Amino acid sequence: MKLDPDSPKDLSAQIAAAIRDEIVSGKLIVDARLPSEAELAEHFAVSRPTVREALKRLAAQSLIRTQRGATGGAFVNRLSFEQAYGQQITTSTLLLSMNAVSFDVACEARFALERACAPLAALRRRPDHLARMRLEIMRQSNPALSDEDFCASDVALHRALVDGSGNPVLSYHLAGAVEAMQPLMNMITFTARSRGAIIDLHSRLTDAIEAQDAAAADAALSELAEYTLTLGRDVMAARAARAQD
Amino acid sequence: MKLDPDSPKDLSAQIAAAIRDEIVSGKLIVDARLPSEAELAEHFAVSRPTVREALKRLAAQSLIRTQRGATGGAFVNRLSFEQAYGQQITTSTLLLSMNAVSFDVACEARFALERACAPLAALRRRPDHLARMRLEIMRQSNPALSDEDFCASDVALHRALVDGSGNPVLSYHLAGAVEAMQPLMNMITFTARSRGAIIDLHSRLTDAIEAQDAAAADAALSELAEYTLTLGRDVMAARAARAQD
DNA sequence: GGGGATCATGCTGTCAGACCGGATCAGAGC
DNA sequence: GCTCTGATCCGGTCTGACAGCATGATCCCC
Repeated sequence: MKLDPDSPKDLSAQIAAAIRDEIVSGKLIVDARLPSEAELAEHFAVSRPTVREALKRLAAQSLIRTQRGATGGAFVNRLSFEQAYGQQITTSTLLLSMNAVSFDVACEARFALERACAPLAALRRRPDHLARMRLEIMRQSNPALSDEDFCASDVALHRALVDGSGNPVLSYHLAGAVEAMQPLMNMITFTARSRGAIIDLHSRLTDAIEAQDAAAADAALSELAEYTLTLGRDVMAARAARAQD
Repeated sequence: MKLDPDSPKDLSAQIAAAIRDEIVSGKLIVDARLPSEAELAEHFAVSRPTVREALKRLAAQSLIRTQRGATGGAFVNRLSFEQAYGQQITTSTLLLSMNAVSFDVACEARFALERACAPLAALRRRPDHLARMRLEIMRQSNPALSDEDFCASDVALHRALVDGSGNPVLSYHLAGAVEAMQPLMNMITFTARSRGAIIDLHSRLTDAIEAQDAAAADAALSELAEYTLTLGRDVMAARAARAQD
């Protein structure tokens, strides 16, 4: 736990990195209490506000939590799947929106990942996963649904599929990929006809998962990917045409 | 940009959330300059240290960067793929190590994801991807290589495969999954025999990718997944036996 | 002696004010 | 017209302080 005074980085960044290393390397175990801010300040030979800034950095990544009171302090946080989801989703969303990722590329990535877990979902899906999927299909059939809500329901259906794989690690990685796509998907306006086609494919997909037919599920996802790509390209083309006017 | 004085959360957390929302929603565009710390402090009616803690939280997520000097300040950062990689890898690694994720589950997730991008890699691989894969295979053939280095080379080979898909979004998601597995993989001791088997499968995989034969690549990955699982189970069994003594 | 109310303690959360050093730019001097 | 210098802005850091909260020991009353 030393820091380099000649480093170009902030002191608080260096301190944060030092503590993060301790956590990642396992020297600081889950629920362990870090020294108090005053002790850390003395140890690193900096002032307390500097230590605090470092701790806030770690708190932003959910690596630690703080508690007030006599037995309070900073504790190494057990990173829950939910927290990890949340962080991954914001990171992925920003990455997509800030780097001019094309609809095609994002779409391809999303469906490639989903197809990876379809066979597992077909194998292990439980009744509640099927129920969630059917519920979303029902929701999507409501013509009064706004485009945003239709999209959200689409994401929910796909998350149910992903969760059906029964592998939390897989769910975690795919949740980020699927949710991060939502802003891009929101650019699409769903006509009644395209909604019908999507719902059809969703139904086929759900049926295949229920029947534990991995090949059929893959086929449905494949078609859905193709169709979504077409929709996206239409939107882009229309936009380009408008821009030319 | 308002904050709730009755919220149980820290002021700095609230301020950070408020600014983050502005960024995610697109109100603050990339490279836009935030108000100076003093102005933010006045706007939110808090002190400057509190504002600073909030900014450090955002900096920890690479959402902003700061610059000193007259025209300095906090700027909305363009989140690069590299930064996103880095964050995702630490998050994924901690998630796996802190939640007692079994080797089987992590392994299954990893290979499921990799198989998702194998067909794309077979389609689009460039000579440099193949060269990277061959280089790692050569490295792995050196018997003097430590288990850690063998693992690292394994990861490098798989990253080359993933990059071969030519889809940066896919690369981003899979990089996290593959790299996060490394600590778990490091628990395995690779005997000369198991190394030989793995190198064989790596060669078959690379050959299949070079020949643009997606089915063969999938088969090789499938076998590799199976074999890795076996290795992991042997390690666990040996460990359990030792623990019983 | 036991139980409950109360206070001391130690910690984080927040604040005010201040100095330092880096970066920029306008204006003085050549 | 160019260079150099100082003013100025702004983030990085420090000092010192107070408030709020949770714990735990203490004390008082029954």
